[in-house]
Amino acid sequence: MLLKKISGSFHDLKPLISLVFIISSPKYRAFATHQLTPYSTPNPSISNTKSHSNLNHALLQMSIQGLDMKFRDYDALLNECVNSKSLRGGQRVQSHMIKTRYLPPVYLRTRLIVLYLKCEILNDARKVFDEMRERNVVSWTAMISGYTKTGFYSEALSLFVQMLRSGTYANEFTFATVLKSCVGPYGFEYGQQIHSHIVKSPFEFHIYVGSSLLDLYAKSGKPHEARIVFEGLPERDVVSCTSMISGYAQLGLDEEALGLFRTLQRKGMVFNYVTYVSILTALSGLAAFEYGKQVHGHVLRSELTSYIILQNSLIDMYSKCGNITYARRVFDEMPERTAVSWNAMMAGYSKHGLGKAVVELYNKMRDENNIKPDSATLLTVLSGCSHGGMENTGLRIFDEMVCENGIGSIDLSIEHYGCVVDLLGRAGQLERALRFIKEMPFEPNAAIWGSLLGACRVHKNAGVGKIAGDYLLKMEPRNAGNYVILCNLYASDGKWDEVRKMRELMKGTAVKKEPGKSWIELRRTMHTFYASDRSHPRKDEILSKVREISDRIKGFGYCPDLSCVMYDVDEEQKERLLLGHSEKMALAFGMMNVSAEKAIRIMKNLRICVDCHNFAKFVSQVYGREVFIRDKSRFHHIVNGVCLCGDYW
DNA sequence: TTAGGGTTAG
Repeated sequence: MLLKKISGSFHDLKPLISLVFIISSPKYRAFATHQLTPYSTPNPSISNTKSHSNLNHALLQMSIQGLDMKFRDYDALLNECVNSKSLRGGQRVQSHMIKTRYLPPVYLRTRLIVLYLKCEILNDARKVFDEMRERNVVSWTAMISGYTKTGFYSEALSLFVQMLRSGTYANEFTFATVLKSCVGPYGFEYGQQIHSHIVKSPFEFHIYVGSSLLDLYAKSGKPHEARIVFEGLPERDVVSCTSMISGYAQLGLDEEALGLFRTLQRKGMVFNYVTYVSILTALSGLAAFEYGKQVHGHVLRSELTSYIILQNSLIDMYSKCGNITYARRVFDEMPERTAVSWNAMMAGYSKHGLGKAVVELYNKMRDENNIKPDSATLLTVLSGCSHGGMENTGLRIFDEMVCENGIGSIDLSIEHYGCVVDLLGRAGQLERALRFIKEMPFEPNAAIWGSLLGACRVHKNAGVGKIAGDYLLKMEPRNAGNYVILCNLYASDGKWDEVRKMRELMKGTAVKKEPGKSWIELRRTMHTFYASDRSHPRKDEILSKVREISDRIKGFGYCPDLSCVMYDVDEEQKERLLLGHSEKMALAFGMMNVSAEKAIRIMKNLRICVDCHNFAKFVSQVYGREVFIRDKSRFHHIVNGVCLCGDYW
């Protein structure tokens, strides 16, 4: 929806660059504060609206006064309407103006725009704006802000261009606002042009403008540029700092986010709830449970606990750190919840493969009348059923959704259909999944074909797998993961010609796999391992431990799955490469350092490979260890040789 | 009178 709005009419915009001359002129200056002069003597009974706690009473006074309304009277009434978000009040004031043929000055018309925007009536605000014979920077900025806040970015930018053309200079409010409309793939170019305008304006180092700018760069995937803007600010407050932290966190640069947070913490910065939400996102990414608990402690001491969003982030953090019990405790203790709270809790259960708990919570949510499930709820429930091995329940819930008696009010997106493909795939109904894809009201995307291909790999169905793979390779010719899965699938089916073909294709497209990385937190220190890592100070010890474990579990039936190695090397070399997988090193390191009665918790940036999964299952059985592995897709909770994922991920 | 940072899902 938002993308539609963004991409909608950006292309219709004339390049801003042609307007550089307008605002780069030396005439650019700060504007004098608008001085308000009363147009005539006000009516005390209305002008003192503040003293009337009841707006209706003042509006009644207005009717009684008849034609005798003055600027100050209207001003006072509109002020009260804005404060109390009274749309009806604003409409009555406006009709009174029309009835009495009063021609409101720019200031009052702008107040009306602000009121309508506050009441989220964009069209009425625009109508007032369009009828203005003259406008000032405030009216322009208010209207631009209205479009920005509602996600109509192209309209906001279009108005900005019109404003410059009309000869009105942008001020710090305008720049801070309009930059928000440049977030998104199509807007960045405009953002850069606006940045060049800002550089020539007196507002380059304004803290609001700077925060907007750095946020734009961060959200456009340019953390380096964002940091330059951040460092260039003459002063930094909690918002600009939070913007930088959240920019890092949203780009997955969790360590950088944590580093900046800790630096600011040492400097004594007082954070607010948004900062904590942002740092919790980074800690969720890192699965840094100990840090997370520490931050939770700060939150409790800082009296910020009443923020629902912050509580939601805590639920998310604990569940992504593998501690679903703590997550549930936060959830249970919340005095008030939003749909996001429920969704976050269900998502936690889902990632842990606890499908039953997801459905239980979903039913409870539906029973509570005050919160309505939204489209994210349904995605979570469907994916929860899929992860939890509850295919039939998931399919039943989907049917409920699409039939008339269902929830009905929720728009189904392609992601919902993707979840159904997952469910059918997991249930091994691959032909049915293929038919479902062909019949669904969306054009299948790479995620859908990827999901089907993954299911074909698990159920070893090379026929449907080839169909999905062909589509997928056309859509994502440079995604190495797809070639890897197809290779595995063909290899498991003995189709060596196809395997060779895939390898050739991989070479031809020069695809590169993202390097595998696993990490483990020990006493608040992160130990990170890369595939075939030789950088860790205890590398020799760790690698020999991996070998020792491998030898021991082989005696219990472990057999290295050489099909997981994509390199064209001999079998011995393949086994050596498998032993070098980062999660095996992290697991060995965990066994060396985590006491026997405690579970070993490992994180991996990619999906765990079949061989490492199998390796961990044998470790749990032979050594009697409980192992949690969080991979890109979910948690693997492995006890006594069995993983809760049911070997499907 | 107009302004900057935030949570869940795939």
